[in-house]
Order: sequence, then structure tokens, then C-alpha cells
Amino acid sequence: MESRCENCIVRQFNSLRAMTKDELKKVSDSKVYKKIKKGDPLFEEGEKLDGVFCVRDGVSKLSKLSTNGKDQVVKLATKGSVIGQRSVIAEEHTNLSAVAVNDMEVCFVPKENILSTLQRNPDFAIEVLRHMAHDLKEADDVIVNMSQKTVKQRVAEAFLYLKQNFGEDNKGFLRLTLSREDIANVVGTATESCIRIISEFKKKGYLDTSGKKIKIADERGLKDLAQGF
Amino acid sequence: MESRCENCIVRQFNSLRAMTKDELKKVSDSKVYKKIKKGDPLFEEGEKLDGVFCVRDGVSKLSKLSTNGKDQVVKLATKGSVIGQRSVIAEEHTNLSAVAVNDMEVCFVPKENILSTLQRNPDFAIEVLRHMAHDLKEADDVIVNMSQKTVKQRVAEAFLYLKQNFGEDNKGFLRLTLSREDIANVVGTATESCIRIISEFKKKGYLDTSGKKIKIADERGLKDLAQGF
DNA sequence: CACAAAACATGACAATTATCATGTTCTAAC
DNA sequence: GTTAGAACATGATAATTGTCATGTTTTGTG
Repeated sequence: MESRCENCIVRQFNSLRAMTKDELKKVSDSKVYKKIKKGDPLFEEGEKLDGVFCVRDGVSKLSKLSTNGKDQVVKLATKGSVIGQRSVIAEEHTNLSAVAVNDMEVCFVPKENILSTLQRNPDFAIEVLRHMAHDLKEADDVIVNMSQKTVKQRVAEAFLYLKQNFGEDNKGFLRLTLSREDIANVVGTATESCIRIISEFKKKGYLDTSGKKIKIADERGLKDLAQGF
Repeated sequence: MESRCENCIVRQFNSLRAMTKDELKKVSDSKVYKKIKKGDPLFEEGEKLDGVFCVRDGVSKLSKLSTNGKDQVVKLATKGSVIGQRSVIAEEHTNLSAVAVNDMEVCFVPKENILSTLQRNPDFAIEVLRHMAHDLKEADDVIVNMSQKTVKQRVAEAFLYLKQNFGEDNKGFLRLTLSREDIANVVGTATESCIRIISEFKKKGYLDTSGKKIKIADERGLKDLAQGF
């Protein structure tokens, strides 16, 4: 199910939309389409990347191993995201690992494409800058949440985030299903604490579950809780 | 003590070094030199910035107010740093407040200078990108530290950071003196907890104090502690 | 120099969260 | 369908951290 970047819809969501037709053609010619199975890595922390990944489908968790041996999920990248930009631009090894949370389809774009377009097309450079600026703002917000909110508040926020960014299916269940462990690693807490809080949220009517699927039952309540009421 | 950007040394440390002579001349003609007193703000969270600040001397804390009313310091900007880039580039209101930690000298550079140079000079755009990429990596590291390390470990890291980034005077005291409250806001903890930990570090011989001045007495010990040994 | 305000310090206690132990349920492979 | 292993769940307990109260020291200002 491969196709030309020029016609790719996900491009609309990322900085590649600022490329000219010519530039896109080159990207299209050199890109490599890949399928990645749930649980498999796109790359590991510390690797040298020769390009970026444009996510066509599926979700990847970007995480970093802490010195205490726990994995902290820093970001979830979904359809339209470009992964690996930071390390390609800084010409550094990656500071994060990327693992597929569910089956993914991605296009690998060699870094030469990116770097030469940055040199020649200021609109593209500015578009990339805007995206990076946005990521930086989000990272700042995460820092504040991590340090100033309780675990309970952060779990509540995590579910609101999942609804906002990945939506719900027709039954109202969150489209993206994460394991309790993954949620704990997003929130930065022990898996048991996370499970406990989810149980509590069920009892209090904030959440509903059916197997692994989770549904937000009281969004207002969760929001209030996340704000500290 | 004003002067021409072309001759300014601090420019070497930031993205302005990628500007051409002509571009620098324009910046120099339109920049405004300002002195900011300890404790005074450069700008407040939510403001619209009409330009960036190039720090010539002194230190500014960049912080964000949490919903619980506490201020979280996200970054400390020192000589050579450019403050406000993110929000000028994203054309958004600032997500952080900037307050002078000690007396500062800064040059305010109107955003038109920055934005037009970004459009015309790819080297400058790439240089800015590199800096932003670096900031983003640091932010990721902070996220991991905040969520996976104990308060004690984070306090230890904070002092190592202060030594690394601001150095020591000839007596071995940290050059940058922060109040206990500021340190607590960097580390993301209660002021009392921070004070308690500093006292403990003194007792254990990791730190030495003389009035408000703090000296790192056992760097190896602090490092081990920060790593979790 | 005096004195008020801010910063620093410490104790007592409560709340939050992690850890360890153990049991149950789900799931994928045979 | 069995069955082993993973994921989920919960209790008990300990460790960490925050909060409130109170006292001391430092600092800046008239």
C-alpha cells in the first residue's frame, strides 16, 4: 500500500507540507516504506539516525531509560508525526527510544533530503522550527505537570490526553489502548499505583472498563480532578 | 556600556553568530539595551513578545505557574542565551515568565529582525533549529529526572548543574546564588523539603555553606547520590 | 543602629506513593 | 481446550514528601 508523498494525506499534519513539488518528488523517490509490528522498536536510545520516520498509521511511544531502570514515556507519536527530527537536525545520537504501541506504517526519509531542503527552502526550515517550538512548549508543560501535580492528577490528565489526541470509537472507548504499565510510564509512577488509581476512578464513576478497553465516563469530573478540585 | 552587536562577544554563544554582517548591522541598529534589576521580570507568562532578549550579563529564571499556585522553574538562562525565541518563532504568547535572578544586562532585538533573517539566511535558520533541538533534548532529560528521581537526587543534580553551568568563585563557592525557594522551584519540591535536604547534605559533607553562599564539598558523593547509589 | 520583613531552619504529623507479596484474570501458543 | 506467561488487581507496610507551626537568622531600609 505504498504511494507517492505528493499525494500523501498525513503530510498535511507535519512540516513536509512546506516542501515544494520538486523536493517532495525527491523524498518520494528515496523514502522507504516500512511496517512495524506492535512492540517492535523503530530505533533505540543512543542510535545514530540516518533519517526521520513519517508516521502513516499506528502509534509509537518515545521513551527514555532512567538510571533507576524505569522507562519514562516522553511523548506519543501518531499519524502525521515525524519522528527523529531532533536528532537528525542536531546531528546527535537519539536521546529517546521509539517503540510501536500498535502495528505501524511509516516512511523512512533519508536525512540528506531533510538537510538539503532545510538549506534551500526557508519556508520548510521555518515550518520545522514551528513544530519544534510547539514540541518544546509541550515539553515545558509536561515538566510542570510532573513536578507539581500528584500522581492521581497526572493519571486523570493522561486519560484526557488520550481522548483528545486519539479519540474514541463508536462505543465511547478510547481508541488507543495502552497497557497499565505503559500508562504508568507515561505518568511516571509505579505500575501498581497506576492500577490502583484506575480502580479508584472506576469506583468513583470517572472511568468505565471492558477488558482492556477504557472509556471516560465523567470527563468533567476528571478535568476538575486534574486541576486539583 | 552599549556597543555594536558585530563586536559583541556573547553572540558567539548563540544563534546570532550565523548572521551575516549586514544582518547584524540591522540588529545592532534596532536593538535596545536594557538593565534589569534583580527580581524584576523581563516578561510574564501569557504576554505577547515583540522580540527576543539576548542576555549579556546576569541570569534569568524561566518559570511557569502551576494550577496549584507554585512556580516551576523550567530553565535558567545565562550570558549568551537568547530568551523568547520559542514564542517569537511560533508566533504565540509566551508560555513562561522570565525573572532576573540577579542584575541583568540584556539587548532586546525586535522580532522583525529575527523573522526576516530566518526567511533569508538558511544558515541562521539551521543554527536556531540546532539550538531549539538542544533545548528540546534538555527538556526531555528534565522530564525523566522529574518523574523518576527522588527529591534528594534532584537536589543533588541541581547543585551539580549550578557548578557546571555557572562555575565557582576563587573560594570554591557556587557563582550563582539562588534562594532556597528558587532551588525548590527548580527541583519541584516544597521549600521546607529543600532546606531540610540541604541541611542533611551539609551534615553528610556533600555541601558547605557560608551565609547564603554554597560550596560543593564532595562532588563525587553528590554525583553518586544523583545516580542512585 | 533599630526594626520589620524576608529568608532560613527544624519539629511534628499527615498524606502520598513505592515496594513487596500474593492472588486472579486474560491471552496467545500449542 | 490446556496451559504457561503476561497483565491486572489488591492488601500490607515502609519510605518519601508535603504541610503546618514555630522559632531563629539574615537583610534591607529609614
